[in-house]
Amino acid sequence: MAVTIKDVARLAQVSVATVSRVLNASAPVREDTRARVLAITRDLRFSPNGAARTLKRRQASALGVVLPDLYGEFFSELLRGIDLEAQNAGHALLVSSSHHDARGVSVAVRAMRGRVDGLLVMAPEVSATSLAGALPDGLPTVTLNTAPTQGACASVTVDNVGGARVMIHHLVSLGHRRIAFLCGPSRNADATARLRGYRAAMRAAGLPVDDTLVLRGDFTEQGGWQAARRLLETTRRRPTALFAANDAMAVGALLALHEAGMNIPGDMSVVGFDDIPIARYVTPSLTTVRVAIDVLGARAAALLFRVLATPLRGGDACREVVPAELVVRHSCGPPLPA
Amino acid sequence: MAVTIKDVARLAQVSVATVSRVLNASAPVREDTRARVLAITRDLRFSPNGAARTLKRRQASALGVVLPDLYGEFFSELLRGIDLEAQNAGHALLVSSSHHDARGVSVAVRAMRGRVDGLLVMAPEVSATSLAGALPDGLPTVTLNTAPTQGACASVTVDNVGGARVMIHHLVSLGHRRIAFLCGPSRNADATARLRGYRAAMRAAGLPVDDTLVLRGDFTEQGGWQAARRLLETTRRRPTALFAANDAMAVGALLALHEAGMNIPGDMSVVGFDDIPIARYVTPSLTTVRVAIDVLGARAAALLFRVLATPLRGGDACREVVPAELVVRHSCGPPLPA
DNA sequence: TGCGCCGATGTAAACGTTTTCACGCCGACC
DNA sequence: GGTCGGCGTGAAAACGTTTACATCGGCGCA
Repeated sequence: MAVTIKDVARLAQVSVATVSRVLNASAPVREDTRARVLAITRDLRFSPNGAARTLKRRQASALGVVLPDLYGEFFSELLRGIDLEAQNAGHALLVSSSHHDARGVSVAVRAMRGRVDGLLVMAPEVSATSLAGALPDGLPTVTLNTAPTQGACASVTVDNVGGARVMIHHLVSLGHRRIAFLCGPSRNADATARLRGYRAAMRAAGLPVDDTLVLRGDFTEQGGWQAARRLLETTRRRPTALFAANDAMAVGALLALHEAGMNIPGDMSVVGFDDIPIARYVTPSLTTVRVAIDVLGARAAALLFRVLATPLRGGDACREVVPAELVVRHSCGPPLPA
Repeated sequence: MAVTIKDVARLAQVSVATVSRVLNASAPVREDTRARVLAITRDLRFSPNGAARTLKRRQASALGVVLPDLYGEFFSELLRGIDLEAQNAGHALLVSSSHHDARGVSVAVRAMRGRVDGLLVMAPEVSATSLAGALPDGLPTVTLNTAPTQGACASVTVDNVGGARVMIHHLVSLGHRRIAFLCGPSRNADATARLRGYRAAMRAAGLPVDDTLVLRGDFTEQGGWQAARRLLETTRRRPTALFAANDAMAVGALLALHEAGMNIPGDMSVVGFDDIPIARYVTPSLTTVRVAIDVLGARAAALLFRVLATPLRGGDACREVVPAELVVRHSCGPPLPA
């Protein structure tokens, strides 16, 4: 059916070995035979079968990417960063999404065995131990934004704690004392790290961490909206600032507060985390913590290539952190004088 | 190194054939041997080598996705739609991006040969003929949003012409007569189709198509900003409405007009095309034409699977169109009385 | 009792490459 | 003038599966 290296060899009147040598430049070939082979290759529009090549070479020139989801700007940015690095190294990307639990990750990963050289796994909602169980033995893996895994496993994470800290600093420097925090899903590693950062920074600033100011959320705009409503209804002494664990929730909160007739930032400051593109366009534009998601992806891929080149010895879990920086826009200002 | 089916066979004291039969349920196996094989498989954490499997089975259980880029929400939505269908069918996705010209597409496609069962190609900036030259012979392919290809090649496109028409209808029904159009890149198939739709709808409404009202653009926010500036500077009789060929440009134009002190939609209506998420958040929120991008991806994948199941006979180029619908928000209103 | 069939298994040949090994040829070197 | 080494080439053995074919025991049926 499809044209193989044998067809080329037959027509060029050489052996398959010679064709292979020509195509891979893996050994010297006489110029005229080389030309003949190339001509036939073009005529037949031959291109080598990837599976066979992978099988023999024991190298797939592809990276596996396992994601929990593909929804929203976050993943497209992440993929773009990964793709950039991969393409540089001449590797393709085998992506698989919608794997929220360890089982799902496990299935995806098994399906990739033998077709990729390494794995990039993002599973913020899977615990480190069950993730370790789902990952294959032989395949170099870099995890993204997951809780620290024991064992020799490289990983890249966002500096969530640092990002939360710098945001709290900013709010405190503006004069805020009562700062509410809107959490993400409790099993999400990013969400918990941001909450940790909030708590630590508040304490460092000498401010009490009032648990009634820590609101439940789920990383969705809808959830942010609801949380803001609850905040307005139930709290007696209102906070002067609301720090949402991600931008989507901050946007939802902005909407809810706006609907309730509040003036942002006059009546309350609202800030987020991530710096998704929408953050620039809402009114008022959202002060937030910028995470260069494409850089996160690129760094992870680069790290994976490094591990691929020189496998890391047992024990030394290689860990990289990408920085998060404050982006000041118009959704926060000094609190009203009491 | 890695554990193979032979290791499993040896430890389970059966032949590799039996192991294969157990794992694929391809032939009856006695219950006790079956259990033994499964136990060893689990113990060794064996999973079959994808490359070898693909090679022998002549089916990769993967789809190739070739994209011009990965930038922005558009591609993440598209991928999500594709992934949904693919996952349903138990297929993985091999993606490759940043292929703007025919050569790039050709390289990407050759690299996929033998590792995918079919191809989803999006290359709006590549002409139909050179695309046809870049595509392989044997591999079933569905093109997305590309100019009609001759030859038996399935494709899915957005109803750009219809979308432009309904938008013009809407503007005309509000009372607009002088409607400017902000073009996309001239080699982009979507962009030219939208321009065609604009022209046709204007004519159908009995309005003159004034070429000074057709502005050059490039699908970027920056480009939309510049075009709006030019519009303000050079045109004598201003249009009462500006129809941008995509939302990114509409947002840029909105910004420029706002900076120039204009009131939208009071002084001029601005509308876009695509309905990217940001469209809801700009002020005023953007009236636009909604394209269900995830549906586009899903339909393309579904079509590819259909072709895979029953290859289409020569000649009958299978073509699908996904609808585009008007979304009315706040960026357009009736024109000021002259 | 013998024939044929079916169920359970093993053997070995594919699948399309890459790569090792061997071979013949030529020029160079002692 | 013979050995040596390198260059160009072909034959064949992998790579890890799946699967066609063969084998063998047991069962139903004439």
